[in-house]
Amino acid sequence: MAAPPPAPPADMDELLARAHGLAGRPLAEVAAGLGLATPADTRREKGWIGQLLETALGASAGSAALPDFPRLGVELKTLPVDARGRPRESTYVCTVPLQGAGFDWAASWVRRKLQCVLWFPVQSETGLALGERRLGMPLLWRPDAQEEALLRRDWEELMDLVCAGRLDEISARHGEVLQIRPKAADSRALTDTVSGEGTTVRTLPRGFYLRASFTRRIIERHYVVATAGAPRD
DNA sequence: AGCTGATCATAT
DNA sequence: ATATGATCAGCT
Repeated sequence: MAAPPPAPPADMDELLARAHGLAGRPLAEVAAGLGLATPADTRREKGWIGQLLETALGASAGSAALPDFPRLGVELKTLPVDARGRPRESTYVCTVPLQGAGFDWAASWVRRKLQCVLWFPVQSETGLALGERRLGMPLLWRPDAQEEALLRRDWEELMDLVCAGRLDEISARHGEVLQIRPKAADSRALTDTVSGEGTTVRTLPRGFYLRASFTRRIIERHYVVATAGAPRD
């Protein structure tokens, strides 16, 4: 039966306890517990799983530019995984700032967004009904020195091009772990940016994304530490 | 099969 | 149009 949506967790322990309590459960069960219907698929509701988990964990809803758990400084990210537990998709991080501004990794949105992430793997094999997909074991992650160095290198390389007005030269092929791809309603959406000549021009909005190969490394490396077991291959 | 470019929903 | 949440679908 439907219970009222939980209030925000008071502290990290409470958040992790709730998250661990959801591990292994099918999405339809989680949704039903909150009085929510499960759609047939995510084709027209791509963010449904993420929003379901926000509700289940007591994240502050809405579209405010804040972490999901502002008090705890934790960002929640669902991670669609295949039968082997490997990420099937890249992970959206944030919008690419296209209006000049600072060139400073330490103050960047990417770094802030990724400072502390609660990864929540979700079974995502095609053919497995949405409601029957089960949640995996959540992982609280902070980038280690090596991971941050990789992110920083890509970010600085990409933002160098953006700041030089060379956005049109960037494709999703740039960046070892962090890439820039369109992030818009469709290919006609436009926003302002600054050209190489310094004039304002219209362009497609872009977002930063983590490559699936990078999130795979994250969960494999850090689960090993967390469980003291070997990853399956 | 993996990756890139395009797209879907909702709230402000 | 911006933010939030992402996955779709076609090409290599």
